[in-house]
Amino acid sequence: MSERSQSPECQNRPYDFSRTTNPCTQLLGQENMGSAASFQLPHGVLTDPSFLYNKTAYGGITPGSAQTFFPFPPVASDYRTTDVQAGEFGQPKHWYPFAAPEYTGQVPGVTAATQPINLSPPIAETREQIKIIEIKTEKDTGDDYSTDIKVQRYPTPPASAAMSHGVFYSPAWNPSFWPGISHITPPGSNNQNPSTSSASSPSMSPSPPSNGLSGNAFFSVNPTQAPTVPQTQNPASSTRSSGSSSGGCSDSEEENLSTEELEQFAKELKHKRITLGFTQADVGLALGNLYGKMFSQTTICRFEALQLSFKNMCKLKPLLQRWLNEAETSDNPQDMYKIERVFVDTRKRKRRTSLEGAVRSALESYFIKCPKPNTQEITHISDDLGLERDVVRVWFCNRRQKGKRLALPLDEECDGQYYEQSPSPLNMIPSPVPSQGYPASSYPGAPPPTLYMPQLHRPDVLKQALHPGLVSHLTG
DNA sequence: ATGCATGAGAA
DNA sequence: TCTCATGCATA
Repeated sequence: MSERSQSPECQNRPYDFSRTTNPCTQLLGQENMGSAASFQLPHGVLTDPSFLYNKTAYGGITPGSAQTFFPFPPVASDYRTTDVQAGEFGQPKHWYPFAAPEYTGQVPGVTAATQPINLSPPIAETREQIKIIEIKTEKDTGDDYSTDIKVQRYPTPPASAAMSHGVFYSPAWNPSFWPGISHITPPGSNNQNPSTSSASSPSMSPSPPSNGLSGNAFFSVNPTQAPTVPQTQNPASSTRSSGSSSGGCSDSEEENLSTEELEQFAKELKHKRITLGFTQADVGLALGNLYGKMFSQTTICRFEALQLSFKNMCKLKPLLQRWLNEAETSDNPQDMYKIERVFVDTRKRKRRTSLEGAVRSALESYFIKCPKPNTQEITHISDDLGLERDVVRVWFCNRRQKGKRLALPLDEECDGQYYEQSPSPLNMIPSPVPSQGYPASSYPGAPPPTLYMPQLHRPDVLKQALHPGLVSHLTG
């Protein structure tokens, strides 16, 4: 799709902003319409953003706009002057001054190990022996971004470990990897060996490194060499039932997973993980040992919380399933993360922007109006709120992504629509958007949902998760 | 647990 | 420029 000069999502607005009329643009044009009155909402549209978010009106957006509804509000000036904003976004900044070729240590999730996590007994025990050397150049030295150089070392794994000189270097990750691991034992299809759970009891001290299983399996650097699981090359395609890439797991046999299976597995994973004394970060690291592809605590967390797209859930499930199996059957589960690794990250990462509540609210308001602002609109918003364009752009990207997570399939009339075009509140015309496709097959009455919809997002639970105002609006 | 960010791939 | 997968940093 070629670029949309005007955000299409904002076109079917109730208001006839002849755009020429990208409602958004239109709205943007009304910028300093402190006279909120200028913007008339159709019927039953909220008049105050605070309704949506169940917040008390925040200073900037309300005064005159109290009845105006967050039309690309007069928020602007109010925030523009805030210290934080001014200081943070005064001028455009650039990061990653230098290329990141040497970011060889680009092992996703690698730094997870440095996160302050609550170590569970067994893990902590082992970790006492772990040396983590972290060198970080001062943040804010020179500019706002930091250059991080992290060197992490872990106990050298058993000799058998296929680690050369203790440098853990995950092989380049590429999509084709998944097909390779797709053979991974499907849920419950094999070595689930509960009887061994005792060996990995959280309270038990690590047993001496031993059995080849854990040794080899846990330290295989090359995923393709991971011997633990028979390479039952399962031509994903052959068993593929759901067919089309409509959102199923196109590359894995796991494609057959149903919502329920995933939910159940997520629960099981979490439960057993905790029981075994592993933290989410541990699991992420362990996956690196097992497959050469690490994951961060964040990802594991989101998996457990079912906050990933269905497709992604399907993709990760086999890995986690396998990890779980290994962890349960291993005599020294600690080995699963015990590796030595040197990680040098020379990237400069933009310092995280912390948007103050009022600004977020304002952005939310804009989002409601136009979830996909075009360049101009973004510029306007950024100017209005005194934020960097990129910050605004990224915010919208993340917001949309988040929306897909929060979107609920309960009311097709509302959800997908709302998040894809944020129309519901504005009576927008629904438009099926595939996005992170959730297999319709596995979710009966659901429309073409865009994301995995765990119980967490079920109607009942949803109302607690979403802003009351918004929920009532959506459902009402 | 989650907000903001990065980067690959696609459109 | 967007989506999507993913992660760092932080609440």
